[in-house]
Amino acid sequence: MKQTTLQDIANTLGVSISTVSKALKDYPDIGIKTKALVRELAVTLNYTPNPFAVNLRTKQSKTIGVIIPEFVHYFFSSVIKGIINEAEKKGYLVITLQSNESFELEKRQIELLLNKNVDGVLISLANATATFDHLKTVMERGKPLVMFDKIAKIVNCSKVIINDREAAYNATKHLVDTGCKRIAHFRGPLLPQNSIDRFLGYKKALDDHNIIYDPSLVFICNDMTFDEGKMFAHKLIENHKDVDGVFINTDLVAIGAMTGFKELGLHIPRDISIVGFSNWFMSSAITPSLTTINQPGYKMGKVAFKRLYKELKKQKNNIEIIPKTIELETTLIVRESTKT
Amino acid sequence: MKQTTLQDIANTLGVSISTVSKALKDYPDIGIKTKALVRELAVTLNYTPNPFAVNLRTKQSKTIGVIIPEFVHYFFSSVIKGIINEAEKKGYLVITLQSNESFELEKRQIELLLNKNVDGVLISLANATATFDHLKTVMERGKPLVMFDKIAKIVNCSKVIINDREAAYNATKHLVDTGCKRIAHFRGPLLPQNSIDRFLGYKKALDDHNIIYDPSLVFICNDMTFDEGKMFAHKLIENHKDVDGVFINTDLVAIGAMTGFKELGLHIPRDISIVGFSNWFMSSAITPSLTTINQPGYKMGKVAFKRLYKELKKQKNNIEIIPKTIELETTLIVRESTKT
DNA sequence: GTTTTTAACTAAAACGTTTTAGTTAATTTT
DNA sequence: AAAATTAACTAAAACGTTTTAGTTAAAAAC
Repeated sequence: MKQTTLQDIANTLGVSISTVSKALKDYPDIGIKTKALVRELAVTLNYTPNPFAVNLRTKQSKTIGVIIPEFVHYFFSSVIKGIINEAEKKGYLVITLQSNESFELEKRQIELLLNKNVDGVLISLANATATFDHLKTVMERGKPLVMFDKIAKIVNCSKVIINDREAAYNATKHLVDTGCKRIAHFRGPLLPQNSIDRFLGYKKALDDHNIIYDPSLVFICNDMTFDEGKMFAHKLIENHKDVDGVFINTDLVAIGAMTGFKELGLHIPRDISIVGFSNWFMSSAITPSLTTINQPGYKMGKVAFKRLYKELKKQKNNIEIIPKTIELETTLIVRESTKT
Repeated sequence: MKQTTLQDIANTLGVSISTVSKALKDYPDIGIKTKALVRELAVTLNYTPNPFAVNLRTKQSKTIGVIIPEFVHYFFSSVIKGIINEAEKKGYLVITLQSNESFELEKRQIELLLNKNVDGVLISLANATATFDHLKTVMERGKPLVMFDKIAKIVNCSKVIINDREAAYNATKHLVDTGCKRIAHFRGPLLPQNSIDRFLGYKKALDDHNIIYDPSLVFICNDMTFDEGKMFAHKLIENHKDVDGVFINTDLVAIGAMTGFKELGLHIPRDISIVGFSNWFMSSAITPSLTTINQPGYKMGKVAFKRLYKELKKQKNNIEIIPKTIELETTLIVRESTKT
């Protein structure tokens, strides 16, 4: 029941604690026979270092904190999976916390992580977050901070993102390229930069292809739900029978919209083409399958941790950390909801 | 940058470390003016106890570990959310790990958590897990262990489950009650007890209602995907045109199956009724909406943590822990995929 | 006015590790 | 054979907290 300590090994072997510690860490000033003896006994006694003592002494816990807006979410859980997998490879464990899209909660979670003395923090911001002192506190405390997906450009830390604007541009361009003339857009709420960027990408694509931007073709989804997609599909067609393409902020809403369009007797993609965003796993399953932008969640998690790890190393070796923004590739996945 | 310590406060105030420590913890043997002074300074200096030192001294970290088979999964991420939310209320943080349905990985994750010295462990077993020494190790190390959803009856620890058999019975009974005579079943793989239990519940319901069990109406899903559901829908109808109801192990597969049946020109529920399992959020969104069993993931997470917390308390007070199995209510949610 | 009690504080050990600065004894150098 | 070097080990501090067992001085009791 009681865990073996260095003391225990030292006592049975009649050597000092330092000798045991050094033997286990392969210091050069310990004799080979002693090393062998110590290691053997360590194995027999099933010795594992007491992490609390190690933490105290080394001032690091090999633990990082992650804050995301929402756990039950395909994209974010993919990111988390990527983070955890990558962290494990490097001997780090991950404490996950959820901001629930609330600024107050996000601040609180940062507090918790800081009080826990995690070695570093990964965060994707809540929609409600507009000031960033809590993030600066993290850095002031000497903890590397990496933001991913929902970031704040103003904070001077490393970031892992996709180019939402460019991706949205390509999504919209695909609609144009496949013959759409009247292209609507279901956008996300006003706050996270991402939904603004996607909207801007949509607008730019119209512009570049001499299609006049018509604000009445843009709908704002606040809940980003299936039902919202369905509802806006109906609303759109009600007033604009001539619409022949829609670029939709996220796949779930897009699938809702497809259901809505089908209810109205429209054929996809003959009557109306749809492009989603995120490549949710259902997008390939439904009929017709959904053309969409692949948002690499798992990879983003991996890359974000890798970056944090690099900064952790640099910090340890007293090398200055220069924040870096890493942009991940997105790809347009053409399926059946758009014409060929 | 450097964190304030008790020492710092003691020095500026000209008192001892013990006095400061006790003042902050409101010990009765410290004068009120001293307490006030200490607290004030603690606030000004922004003192927070060094968790590493506290851990070492108190031998607990206020951290628990959670292992689940798969992160990117509606049910499991709901459970995790419940756990984390509840844990936070009680001042605990959560380290999450994924077994990826592999026994080897599960063992490894247990190792990691044990080496990290978490205060307790919550686990939902991998399908591949058939021996349980690694779980016994957890308890032998004096760490409370609570299993949820995918459990092993043989392990003598607390458990939080649903009654899969009863729920499946009710699901199947609903089909019988609404007039189905030939009822098929798409079951899960052979390994987790849950899929066996659901199958047994299905069988029992047939039995109790004088419907002869026909093994050729039961299909085994190994991947539990949308596509598998669609495929088995086709296979089923190919050989059994008289089937008028299907109880399906999980909603995702059920939705796949519904797509399959629709492709074959069958009307749901007129020609064939469907009942799913888990109440995935898409189940209410699709058309027709899916009748299903509500599997309360979020609540399961909350209850599982609450139980662990209770055991943590008991252990602290040297009260014997008597393992308890908590069964959560499931409800049949009747929607449009079954007749009224 | 001495003893007893109480209030308010402190010393120091303990938690288990890591690492610096030694200390021995044996070996090599001159 | 004395001096210098090396190999192998150890003592002890340090990390920052908690808590037990005191200590001191003032207040209460007789």
